[in-house]
Amino acid sequence: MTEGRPTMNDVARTAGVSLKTVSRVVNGETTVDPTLAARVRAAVAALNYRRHLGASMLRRMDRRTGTIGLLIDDVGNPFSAALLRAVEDAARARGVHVLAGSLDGDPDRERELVRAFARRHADGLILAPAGPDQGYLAAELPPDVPVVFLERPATGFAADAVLTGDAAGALRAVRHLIGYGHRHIAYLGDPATRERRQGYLAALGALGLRPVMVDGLRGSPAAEAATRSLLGRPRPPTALFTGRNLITIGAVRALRGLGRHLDAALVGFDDFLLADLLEPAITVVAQDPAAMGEAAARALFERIDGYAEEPREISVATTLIPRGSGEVPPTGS
Amino acid sequence: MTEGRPTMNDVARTAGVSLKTVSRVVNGETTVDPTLAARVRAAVAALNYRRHLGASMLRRMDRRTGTIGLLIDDVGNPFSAALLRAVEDAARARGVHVLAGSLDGDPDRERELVRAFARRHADGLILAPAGPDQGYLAAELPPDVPVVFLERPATGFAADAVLTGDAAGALRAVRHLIGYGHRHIAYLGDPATRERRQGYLAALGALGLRPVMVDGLRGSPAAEAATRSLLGRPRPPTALFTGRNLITIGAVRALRGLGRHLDAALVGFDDFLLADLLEPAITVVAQDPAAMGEAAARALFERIDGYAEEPREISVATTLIPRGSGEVPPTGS
DNA sequence: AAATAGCGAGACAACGTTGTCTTGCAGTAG
DNA sequence: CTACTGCAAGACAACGTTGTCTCGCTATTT
Repeated sequence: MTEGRPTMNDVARTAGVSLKTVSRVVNGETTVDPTLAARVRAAVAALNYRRHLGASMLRRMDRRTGTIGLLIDDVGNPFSAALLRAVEDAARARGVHVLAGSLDGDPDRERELVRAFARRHADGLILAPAGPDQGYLAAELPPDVPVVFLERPATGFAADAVLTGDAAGALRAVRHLIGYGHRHIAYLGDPATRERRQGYLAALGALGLRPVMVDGLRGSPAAEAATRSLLGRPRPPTALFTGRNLITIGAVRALRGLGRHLDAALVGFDDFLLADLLEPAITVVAQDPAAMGEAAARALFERIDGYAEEPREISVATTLIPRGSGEVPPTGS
Repeated sequence: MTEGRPTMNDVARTAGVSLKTVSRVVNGETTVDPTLAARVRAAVAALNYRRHLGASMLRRMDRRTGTIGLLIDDVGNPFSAALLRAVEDAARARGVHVLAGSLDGDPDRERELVRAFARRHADGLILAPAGPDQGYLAAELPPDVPVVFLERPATGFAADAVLTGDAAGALRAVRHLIGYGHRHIAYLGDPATRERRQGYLAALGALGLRPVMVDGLRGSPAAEAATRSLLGRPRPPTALFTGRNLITIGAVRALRGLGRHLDAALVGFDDFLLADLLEPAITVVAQDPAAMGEAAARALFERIDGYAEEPREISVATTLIPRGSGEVPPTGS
C-alpha cells in the first residue's frame, strides 16, 4: 500500500479475487464471471493500476513491443518528415508506435541508433542507410527483427528495399537540361545523393560532356556558397542539377542573390513546398515520400508477420515536373 | 541451446562462471577479475547475447526506459518537425530516445497516445495539447512521469509549459496591419490557433473594428478555398492575418490565383522556408521552434531528475519579420 | 436423485535478471 | 603460526506477470 506502484496482487486483494483472475481480466480473457470482472475493473480504477510491461514481456510468449524504429536523414527535413508521417500513419493503423532518429549522414550514428533500437526491442527497423556498409546489421540485430531499407540500397545485408530510381530520375533531369541546349551542367550533391550523381554522369557521358561536380554539401548555406562560387568561375555552367531539396533551395538563393535566377537553368531532385510559387517556378524530379513511407511500412509489417521469401526491391517512380527553371535555354553563346 | 534466445545462464555456462558474475560484467561493475571478465565478454560475443530489457527492468530499482514521448500536431508539418528535431537533439545528448506521435488536432487521439506512451513506460511526455482539457492526465499518467506542455497552455493539469506568447504575437501582427491603414482585416485559423485569434480580436477591439473570421481550416487547400471566398465577397477585406504556416501558404496560393498578391496585405503566424523568396516576400510573426523544443526538453529532463518546484511557464519570444506582404496599404478607398 | 460434463477460478511454477547475503581465499598483522 | 581483514565470486530469493494444471461448482442428462 505505501509502496511505489500497485501490482496485480494489490488489485486482487482489493477485489477479493485471486491474482490470476486479475491477469485474466486485464488481458481481456472471456472466461471470467462478469460480476468478478466488474469488481476487478473497479479495483483497477481505484488503485490506478497499470500492468508492468517488463514483467508482462518477460513471461509472454509473443515477444512484441508494438514499436518500430525509423532511422532517416533528418526528421527536421521536409522530405524525411513526410516519410515519417507516412510511416506513422501506417503504423497507427496497426496500433504500433514509431521511434524516430536522425542520422545526419553519420555512419557511426547509424550503427549506434540501430543498436539502441534493437536493445529497446523494436519489432522492426526502417533504415535509410547513411554509411557505406550495413554488414554490421547481422551482428547487431536479433535474427527475428526485420529491416527494410529506404531511399538508398544497402550493402552487405540482404533485406527488402524501397527505392525511387535515383539514377534514372537524375538521368532524366539532366537529359531534360541537355534537351534545352545546355552543355555545361554542374552537379551539387552530398554523400547521400551518390546514386543521383551516377545518373548525372551517365547523362553527360552519353554525349561526352565534361562533368562539374561539388559534393559534400550539408545544408542550404553550403549549397548557396557553392553555387555562388560556381557561377563566379571564368566559364560558369549554364545549368545546375541539384541532388536534394535543401541544396536546391540554397542554389535558388544564390541565383537570386546574383540576379541570375532568370537566365541560369535549374532542375532539382525532390519536390518542395512552394517550388511552384517561386519566380521562376522550380523544375524538379519529384519523389513521392508518402508512397515510399507507406510502402516501407507495409513491407516491414509483412516481414514482422512472418513473410520469409527472398528480399524484394520495391520501386516508387519519380516524376519530372517542368515548371520553368529547367526550361531556360543557355545564355551568352 | 536450441532455444530462441541466449540468456545470462547460457553465457555463464559457456564462460564457466556463475550467472551473477555475468550480470556483473554486463553491468560494468568493477569488482570482477579481469581474466574472468574477458572470458565473459568472449562468451557474450560468441553467443551474441543481449540482455533482456524486460527482465532487467523488472528487478532494477531505477525504473527508467530512456524514452520520452513527444505529442505534436503533425510530424510532417515543418514547424512540428523542427520541434521534433530540437527535442531529439536534446534527448540525444542524454542518450534518450523519442517516441513521436501526430495528433492532427484530435482530442481523442491525444488521450489515446498519452495512454499508449504511458503504458510503454516513457520517462516523460512533451505535449502540444489538442483537446480543450487535460484533466485526464492525472488518471492516465503515473505520478512520477512528468509532462511539459508545448505551444499551447493546458487546462485541468498543472505542469511546466513552453509558450510563445501567441496572443501577444498576433496582437502585434494585426497592429502592424492597422498601422499601414487597414481597417478591414480577416482572420483565418484552426482550432489550435485560438490564442492567436484572441490577439487578433484584442487588436481589432481596441479600435472598435469589426472582426471577420474563418475557423476550422485544416490544411492548405481549405485555407486557399476560404481565402478565395473571402475575397469574393461584396466588400472584401484589404488584409489577412493567418494563424499558422500551412494556412498562410494556402492564402498565398489563393492571392496568386486571384492576381491579388500585390495589393492585398498578408501577415502570417509562423515563419516558413522560402517565405522571403516569394513575390512579395511574406511578412510573418516568427516563432523559434528550435528554441522551444530545446526548452521543453530541458524542462522535462529537469523534472525527470527530480526538480519538484511549482510549475513554470517558459516563454520563447516571437519576432515580427516585415518582408513586404504586410506593408501594403489598403486598396480601393 | 445420482452421475457426468463443462467451465470458471485458484495454486504454483517459471520467465531472465539483479539485490543481498554468504562463502572461500589470499594477504597481512599480531 | 594463527587470527583477522578485505575482496571477489557464488547461492538464493525476489521482481510482477502469465502458462499450466487442478479443483470445485453448477447445470444437464439419464
